[in-house]
Amino acid sequence: MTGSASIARVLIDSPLPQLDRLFDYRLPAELRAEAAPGVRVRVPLRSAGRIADGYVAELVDSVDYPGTLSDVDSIVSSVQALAPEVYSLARRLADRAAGSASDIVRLAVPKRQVRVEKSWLAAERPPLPLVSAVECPGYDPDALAGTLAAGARIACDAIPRLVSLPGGAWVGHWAVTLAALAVQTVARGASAIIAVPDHRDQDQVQAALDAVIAPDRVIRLDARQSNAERYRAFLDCLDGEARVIIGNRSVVYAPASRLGLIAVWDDSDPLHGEPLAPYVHTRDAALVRQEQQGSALLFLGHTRSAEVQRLVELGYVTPVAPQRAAIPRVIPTAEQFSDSPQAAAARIPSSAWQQARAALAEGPVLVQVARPGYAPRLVCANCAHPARCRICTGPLGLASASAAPDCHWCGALATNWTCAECGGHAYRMVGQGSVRTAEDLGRAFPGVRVVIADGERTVTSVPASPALVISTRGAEPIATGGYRAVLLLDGERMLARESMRVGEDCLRWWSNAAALAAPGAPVMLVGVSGPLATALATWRLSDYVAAELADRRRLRFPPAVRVATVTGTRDAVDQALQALDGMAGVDILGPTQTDDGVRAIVRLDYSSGGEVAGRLRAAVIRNATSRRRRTAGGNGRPAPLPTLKVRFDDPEPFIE
DNA sequence: AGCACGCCGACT
DNA sequence: GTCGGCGTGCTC
Repeated sequence: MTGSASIARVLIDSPLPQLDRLFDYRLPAELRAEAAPGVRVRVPLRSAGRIADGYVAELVDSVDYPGTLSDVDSIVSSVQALAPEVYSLARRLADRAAGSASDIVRLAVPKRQVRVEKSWLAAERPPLPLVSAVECPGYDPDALAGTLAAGARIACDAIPRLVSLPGGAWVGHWAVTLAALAVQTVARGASAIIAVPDHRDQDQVQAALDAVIAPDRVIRLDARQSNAERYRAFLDCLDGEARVIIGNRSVVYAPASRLGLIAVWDDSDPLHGEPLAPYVHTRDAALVRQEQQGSALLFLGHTRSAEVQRLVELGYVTPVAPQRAAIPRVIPTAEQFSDSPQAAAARIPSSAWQQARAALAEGPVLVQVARPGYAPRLVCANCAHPARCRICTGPLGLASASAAPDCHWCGALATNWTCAECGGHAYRMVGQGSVRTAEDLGRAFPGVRVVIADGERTVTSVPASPALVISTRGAEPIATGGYRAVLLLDGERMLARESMRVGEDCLRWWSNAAALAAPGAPVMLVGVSGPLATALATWRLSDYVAAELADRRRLRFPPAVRVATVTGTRDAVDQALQALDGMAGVDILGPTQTDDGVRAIVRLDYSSGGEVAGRLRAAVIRNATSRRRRTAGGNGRPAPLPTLKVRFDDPEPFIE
C-alpha cells in the first residue's frame, strides 16, 4: 500500500489491558515493500528474544514516542487480515465497553491457517458476474429500499407469515426481505452483512438467498464452521467483490468490501449478546460500524427491542412498517379447562381444544411449551421441598416418564433419591415439559402423529399433513404452508421468569411462533391476559415495548440508561468507584458482598458513557499494573481471583 | 504475562 | 563492602 512508510504502529495481540494501545516500530527497509495496514507482524516486546504477534494498524513516517524504536521482526504474510475500518471499529467498541481492542479483534479475525491462506493466495479469482436487483415484497419501495440506499438507519417490522421459495421450501417472510435487500445492495456494487441469532435462522436466509443470487456471491461466517472453513470464508471477504456475508453475531466484524448494508435479524434474541469480553452486543457493534462507515443499517424483527425503540424515539433510527397489515389471528384464551379429561390434563382450555381439533383435520398444529423434558421440576412427595442433586444441589427434573431424575445443572442421574429435608424417597412432578405435554396430547388426540422439537430433538420442518408439533420456544419447526393452528401454552410459566425483560421476551417468543401460522389460522394464547395479551392480539407490539421503555425511564433501568457492573475485591472496586466521584448523570448501587468479593452497579446516562468507560478502564489498568497478588483473608496465600472486572451493558445486571 | 530494575538482609 | 531477596513497573 504505502510501500515506503518507515514506521509501523502495531496493535499487540494480547489480552493485557496495559498493552491495549499502539506500539511504534521501525520498518527495516527490506520489509517496507510488503508492509501494509492490517498485515500480521511479529514484533519484539520489552527485551530481545520476546516476540509478540500483532497487526499493523497504521503506517506513518513520524512518531511522538521519545525513546528509541525497535524494528519490526517480521511480516507474517501479505494478507491484510485486520482491515483499517475493522480496527477503528474494534478500538471504538473497546473504548465504550472499557475493554481491549485486541479482544474484539480476536472475534473479528479468525486464527491464521497457513495452508488455507497459501491456497487462497494462489487461487485464480475471475471477476464474478453482475447481479441484478430483486424486489422486496410487502414494503413501499421508497420507505425501505430507497432509504437503505441513502445510508439510513431503519427499524423495520417483519411481516409475520411464511413464504414458499421456488425450490418448494418455506421460510419466514423476513428471510426473503433480508435476501432481497442484500441483493439490492450487491447489485449496487456494495457488500451486505446479515447477522442472525442462530443457524436455524441462518438456514432460512441462506435458502432465500439461493433463490435470488448466485451462491459464490454469498459467504457464510459462523461459529459452526471449523477454523479452516471460517478462515477460508474470511479470506473470501477480502477479494474486493461485493458480497452477501451471513452469519451469527461476530459476522458484524467481517471485512466486507465497500460495506453497503448491515442487517440484524431479531436483535433482542439473547444469542446476539457476545459472551466473551468485552461483551459487545451485535446491535451496538452494528450501530457503531454504520456510524463509522456510513452504510445503511437495518434492524428487522417481529418485535422491536427496547433498545431500538429508544433509538426510534430519539429519531436516530427510522421506523418502517409493512405496506398492508396482515396480522396473525391471535385469540387470548382464559384457562377454562376442557370437559375432556385428556385435554384438561394437557392444560388445554375448551375453546383452544376445539380449535386444535378442527385444525388437525386440515394440517399440522403447533403447541409451544416453556420447557423440554418430561417434568421440569420435582418436589418431595412428603415435605414438598424441591428435590435437589446430591452432587451439586442443582434442581432435579425428569427427562422422560420412565427415566431416573436428572440434575439440570450437572446432568447427574439421581437414582434412589433421598430428600435432604425429611429423608423421604418419593417425589412428585411439578410442571409439564415438552415430552409430557406430547404424551398428554397424544392421548387427547388419539391417532394423530406427534412430533417433539426441542433443544435435544432438532426438527427444522414438518410437512403439511396433520400432526401435533410440540416445541419449546425458539425451536419451532417450519410447517409447509404454515400451521393450521398455534397453541401458546405456557405463557404463565414464561412470565414467571425472573428477568427485567420477561414481557419483551414473551412477545418475541409468541410473535415468532405466531408468524409460523397459515394465513387466518387461530393462534391461541392460553392463560395470559392484560397488556401483553392485548399487544399480541392487536399486533401493536412496539406500543408495548414503548410503554415498557417508559417504565424503565421512570426506574432508571436499561436501556433508558447504560449500566456497568464492577466486580472484584473490596479495595479494587472501591478504588474504581472513587474514580467516578462527582460525575453528573452517574449513580452507583452497592457495592454488595458476593461469594468471592464485592459487586457494584453503575448507572449512567448515555452521554457520560465515554467518560465513565475511560475512568473505569484506567482503574482496571492501574489494578493490573500495580500492587499485584493481594493476599486473601487469613491464610497468607495469594488470592487467585481477578481483582477488578468491569462489564458494560450486561443484559441482566440485576439478577444474582 | 514475562522480565528488568531497585532497595534491604547474610556473606566470601 | 557486595550478592541476591522478590516487590514494583514497563513493554514502542
